[in-house]
Amino acid sequence: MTKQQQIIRRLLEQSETHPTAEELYWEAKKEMPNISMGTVYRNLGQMAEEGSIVRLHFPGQPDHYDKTIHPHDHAICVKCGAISDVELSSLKSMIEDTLSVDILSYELNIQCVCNACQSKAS
Amino acid sequence: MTKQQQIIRRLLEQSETHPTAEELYWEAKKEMPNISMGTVYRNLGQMAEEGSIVRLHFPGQPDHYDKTIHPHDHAICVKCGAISDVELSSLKSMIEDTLSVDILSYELNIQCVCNACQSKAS
DNA sequence: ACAGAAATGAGAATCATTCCTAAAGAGGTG
DNA sequence: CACCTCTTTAGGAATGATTCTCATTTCTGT
Repeated sequence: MTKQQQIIRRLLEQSETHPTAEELYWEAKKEMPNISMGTVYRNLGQMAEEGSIVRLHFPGQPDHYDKTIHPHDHAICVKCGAISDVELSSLKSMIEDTLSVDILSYELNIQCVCNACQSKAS
Repeated sequence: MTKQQQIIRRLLEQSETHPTAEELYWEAKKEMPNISMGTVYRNLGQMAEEGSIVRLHFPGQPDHYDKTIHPHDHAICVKCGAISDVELSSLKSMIEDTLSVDILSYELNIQCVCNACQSKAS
């Protein structure tokens, strides 16, 4: 495991949000000024592939990465862009009960107005 | 409504799959050889925005378009790429019951091995 | 210390999608 | 029909996230 990998992994682990590759890149750059975007993308890609992190896809914006690999879903606020974790515990079994196919994975993304923005807007 | 719009709309309506913009473009080109990609994208984008069609997002591939606007979800086969409609009728209310926020929309995409590919693989 | 394997940095390449602009088209009015 | 205005189009350039390439650097095992 290289120094770059350690930094990327630690930064994601420490993050309370669901950062993009670019956000992690700028953070990493503070510790290792000549780290490259390619390295950040490559490592995040590998970690996602091996399952030690999760890659999140939201329409019209760059992918985000999630340190939490325990199955859960996400809601994104259309006003502030904040992404929050959502627990829909029975969803997986509900899908499996409904469909008669092998489910490999699924991604549920909810567009909402978060509580903070909801209060402000009033 | 222009001729281009009519063609795009009709082709999507006739389609049994969930075509991409490019697939619709090549189909449209058979009827109107100098229609442009920009026109296809622009019209699909407008229709999706006004809600008369639905835009589907799958990781790592171009967006697909769905003529069916009735709320439903999608499963994509990781072997053949086929996209099928899935009815999970109680999902919306389940999400709304669980979260205490205004849900504007959501997208659930399931990765699976479809029945056809499952049979073949045995 | 040294050979071979793996990872990096820098930047080029890719590819879906959007944007730009001059030209063409549609609609309304007299 | 002729004129004007607003909208849409075709074609191509621009964008932006991501991946790829490859020469160089770093790691690993002996």
